Amino acid sequence: MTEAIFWILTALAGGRQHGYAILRDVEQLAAGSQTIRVTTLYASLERLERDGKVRHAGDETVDGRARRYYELTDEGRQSLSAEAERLAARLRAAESRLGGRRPLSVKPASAARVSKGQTDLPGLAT
Amino acid sequence: MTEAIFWILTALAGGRQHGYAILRDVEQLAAGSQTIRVTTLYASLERLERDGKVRHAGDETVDGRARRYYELTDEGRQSLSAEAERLAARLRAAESRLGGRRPLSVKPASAARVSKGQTDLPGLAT
DNA sequence: CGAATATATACCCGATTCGGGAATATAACC
DNA sequence: GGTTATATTCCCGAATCGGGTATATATTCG
Repeated sequence: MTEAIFWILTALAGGRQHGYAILRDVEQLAAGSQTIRVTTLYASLERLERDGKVRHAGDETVDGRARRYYELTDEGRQSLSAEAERLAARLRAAESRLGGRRPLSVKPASAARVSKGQTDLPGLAT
Repeated sequence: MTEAIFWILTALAGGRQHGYAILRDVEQLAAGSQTIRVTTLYASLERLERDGKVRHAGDETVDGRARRYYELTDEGRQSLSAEAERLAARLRAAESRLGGRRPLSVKPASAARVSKGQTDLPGLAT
């Protein structure tokens, strides 16, 4: 899941909203860490709808300005939950590696005869 | 930061590794949640090197097979740390919204005269 | 009144990224 | 001898992101 998609789903997880409101909501939620562009938003909403994660939730005209509302489907909510879990897993992985742990050294299948230095790798375009 | 880039940086955060070992390392780290393709890996490493996040760390020939080693730069380690923080922020945001909280309702600038129903939005290609 | 700004949606199109397919090369296993 | 594992690279199409711009209306400022 891309970051743009994630923020849109998260914004909608709070309830029905129209496009522009999602934009401002994400701005607040992400607090500068990421801004979604207008073009990305509407393109993403189209894709999310196509994929059954989001659906129309009525149109309204407020002060002459037409608003199109969107809401999460059950599937959308589910995939946001799943993404949250993956996020947590990624966070744990990064923290453990950044915490100074040794890498679980990947051992070669057999005793290795190692020749260091400049070995011209085949097709190696410098 | 894309997920592929994140996993590669995390793998390298444990220490110097060559391409194929990164691949297996990520497989283990992500435990099925995501697999990086070979093509993605080498293309990403090129980009990471270009961007100063990763650098060459020598070539070796082990059992006749040429290996190209990579390691994180300080900048690379820093951007992984930064990404971990953003990950945590995203996780908190998703959890709070999924936890059933109401959205902070975004209020229109003035008293709204709302007309519900089918209002033909301009240029609305159904 | 006219200009600028905020709200709200949509189209066009280039740049980046991802990933499938395949090529190359060697060692090990059956 | 063929398959599998190791290890890197090229080609190229598909998806996504985002800048620029167009459209439309209401409000605010000079």
